[in-house]
Amino acid sequence: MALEHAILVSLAERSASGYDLARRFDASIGHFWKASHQQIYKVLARMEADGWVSTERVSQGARPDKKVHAITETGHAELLAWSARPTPAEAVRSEFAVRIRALHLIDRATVLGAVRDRRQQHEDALAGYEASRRKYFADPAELADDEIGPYLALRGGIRLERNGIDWCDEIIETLGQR
Amino acid sequence: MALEHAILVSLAERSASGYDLARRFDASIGHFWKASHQQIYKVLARMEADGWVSTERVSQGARPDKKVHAITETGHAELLAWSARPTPAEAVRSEFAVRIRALHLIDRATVLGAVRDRRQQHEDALAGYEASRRKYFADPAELADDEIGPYLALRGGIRLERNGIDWCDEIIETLGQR
DNA sequence: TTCTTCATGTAATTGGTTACATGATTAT
DNA sequence: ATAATCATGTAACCAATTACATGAAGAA
Repeated sequence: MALEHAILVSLAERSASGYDLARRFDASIGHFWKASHQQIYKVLARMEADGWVSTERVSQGARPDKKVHAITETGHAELLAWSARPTPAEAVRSEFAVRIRALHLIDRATVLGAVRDRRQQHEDALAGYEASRRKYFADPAELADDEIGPYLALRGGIRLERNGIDWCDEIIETLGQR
Repeated sequence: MALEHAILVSLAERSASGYDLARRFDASIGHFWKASHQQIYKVLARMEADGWVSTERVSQGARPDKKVHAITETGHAELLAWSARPTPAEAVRSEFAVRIRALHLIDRATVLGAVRDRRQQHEDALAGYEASRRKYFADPAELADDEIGPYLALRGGIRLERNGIDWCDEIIETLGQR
């Protein structure tokens, strides 16, 4: 009950094929919501059946046809209804945190390796976010109305990665002292 | 392929019934991994079949019998094997972030309400973590070997909630300026 | 008398992953 | 030659949620 809405948000910004959406979910939107192409196609079919999106088949000569999906009136209404519902608590599932909690049960060096790996992943993700920020939001004081959301979401991503790096550093430092 | 391991970690600390585990997953471990009792009973049955845990039925007079589960040698071996496998990237699914990204599509006041709610949730969770820290880790310089993991995990929780609060504040402030 | 705690589950459904499938075009 | 990109899906399976079920003890 939420991939639907992430897709609606993405289609409200710009109509797209399932393939396009899958790429978006690998990039921008995907920072907050991951989805595979198989899943997207399945959900898209249901959304079409529910009348949330309309579908237009576009032939492109050589390349395979694509189905371009656009959000409908009904889809917009659903977006509003969704936004008015209370945000459910998020399912927390951090295998990394479970490993940290299990520190004394497993090999110290192995854990340290995992922490360093994860620190690097955060570092990479952060670099990507920072690049987006420089590219799309050079001057945060001058944001158009429809840019505030994406900007604040990006800020959330940046904060999350920095926070992850800091935690990794604390773990490495604490373990280094013993 | 991971609730199993969270359960193993919990049972390695202390043997427990499914009911006990469900309560732990509502408290300590549950900060990093949520699980319902139905799910726990199901997984526990599979773990018993795989020989990861042993089960002893304990009658308690008036109260219903309970099945106390303990980690086995095989279970410990599996924990070690699991810890040596690379940590898979975590599935990110933040409905809150999707809502923030969709800011311009939905009602401003509604979003602000959701942000304030969420800030309060973070505040409450933080208060709980801080209480645990004071209660169990009064002096972080004097940690026993088997306390470092739980302590560092708790620190991760504290950082996460603080970070969430800061992000909410940034959102509220940015929206207040327009 | 109603609610909460203790204690265990089954059944149905939804959501998501993994594996498999096809086929042309363009870049290395 | 080989791999990647474009474009769409089906099928099987696993994980997780929701709803339903039972029953006694003790607290409000």
